Amino acid sequence: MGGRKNPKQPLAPPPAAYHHGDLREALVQAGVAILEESGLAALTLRETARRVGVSHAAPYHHFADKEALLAAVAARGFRMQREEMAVAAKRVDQKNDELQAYGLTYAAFAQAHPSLFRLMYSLGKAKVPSSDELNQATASVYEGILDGICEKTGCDREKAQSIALLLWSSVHGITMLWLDGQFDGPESPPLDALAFQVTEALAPVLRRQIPAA
Amino acid sequence: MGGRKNPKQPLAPPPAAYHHGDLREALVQAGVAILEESGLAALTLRETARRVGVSHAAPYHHFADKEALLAAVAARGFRMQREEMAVAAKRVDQKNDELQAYGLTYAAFAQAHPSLFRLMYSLGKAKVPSSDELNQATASVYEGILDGICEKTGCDREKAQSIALLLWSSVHGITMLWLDGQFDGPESPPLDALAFQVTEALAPVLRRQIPAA
DNA sequence: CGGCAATCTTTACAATGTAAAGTTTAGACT
DNA sequence: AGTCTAAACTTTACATTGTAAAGATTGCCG
Repeated sequence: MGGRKNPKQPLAPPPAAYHHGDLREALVQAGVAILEESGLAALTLRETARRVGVSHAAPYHHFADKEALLAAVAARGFRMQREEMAVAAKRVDQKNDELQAYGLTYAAFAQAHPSLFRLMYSLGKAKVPSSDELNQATASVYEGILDGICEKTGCDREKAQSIALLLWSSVHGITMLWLDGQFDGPESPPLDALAFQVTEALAPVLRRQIPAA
Repeated sequence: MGGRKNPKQPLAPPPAAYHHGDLREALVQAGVAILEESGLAALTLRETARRVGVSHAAPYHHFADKEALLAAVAARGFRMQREEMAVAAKRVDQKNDELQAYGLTYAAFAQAHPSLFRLMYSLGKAKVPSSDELNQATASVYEGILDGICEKTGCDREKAQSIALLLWSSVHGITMLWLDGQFDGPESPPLDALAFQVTEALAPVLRRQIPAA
């Protein structure tokens, strides 16, 4: 035990050699995982590095700073939401309004990934000007809704924009307020119910703007 | 110069003696000021202490931890918003719908105090269970809206609740999305315009629920 | 096979939140 | 008055974080 350790042969299993397969991707995934498990406060640069088994300075070779990592995680979140919404759009429950289905899916995603959702929308689109990834991902959700509305209702872009704005803000608002515990109390209604109520009340307005539905 | 210093007479002007008049209040005010000037990231325990001229550990005699201070600042924000909304409710522009006026005032407050607003609603109502101050302040804004609706439209509490929910979520949503830079781009519409558009589109629904207006 | 650039590690530093122990003050009780 | 006590505040200390700088290791290209 007295000899000095052999530098050529590390004792413990060196997690994955020097060059990680794709550290950037691993960090983003770890970031999402931490977020889901322990919330935003636990999502620290050093903790993510720890998770993937690299030194705490390693991330700096893939992200300019912490915010850049957060932006990448947020972008991943947007992609996830976009996919879920696209899936939901295809199997619209005929009993429900298509627009309502969008809203409910939106809320459901937020409920399933609260911390991720909050990060996504609290990061600020223009906060990270260099990160085109985020900017593009951000727009994609809204664009998806817009495209869906255009396609399903067949109205022009301008009308669709107006509809989408109202729908989006209502659902986003109710979701945020719910996430922030604004409805906690003796009643504590589930988010589903609230989102349903809001989109239901909204239905006449939305339909009134659609020329032939 | 060789003598030891006289303990009874501190050399520099001891900023304000030992016992601050009302340190707690001073800290909250400083917190709001920092928030408005430099944003949430700059709102640190030590910085607030520095601002009021006390040691960095002094706040712990008035707040359990940083979150407690933030909660107090948020509560102050809620009180501010509540007052602004109450004032706005009294001088409703007759050309506008009363409900719309509420929405626009809500958005205007957020635009005037972006960081404070975000803190208020991102802190979570139940996050600080001990802080009754926050819980009470939180409810007060919504209750104010509700009372206003009841009074102005004369409909029962349940209907009013439904109206308030739709109005609140829409305006809160559009405000949050705007604050988070979701509309930044070549167009970049001002929040006023967006809030107006949303509340305008909402008007028919809201009126439809009012029995005799 | 030599060297270079990218990747990763080590070391270091300032700032933060928080705990523990000391110091000063205001006011209550003889 | 004078003394005691608890609250308000300070000092010191420590772990954790983000970040910078410099060194080590690797794959690859000639």
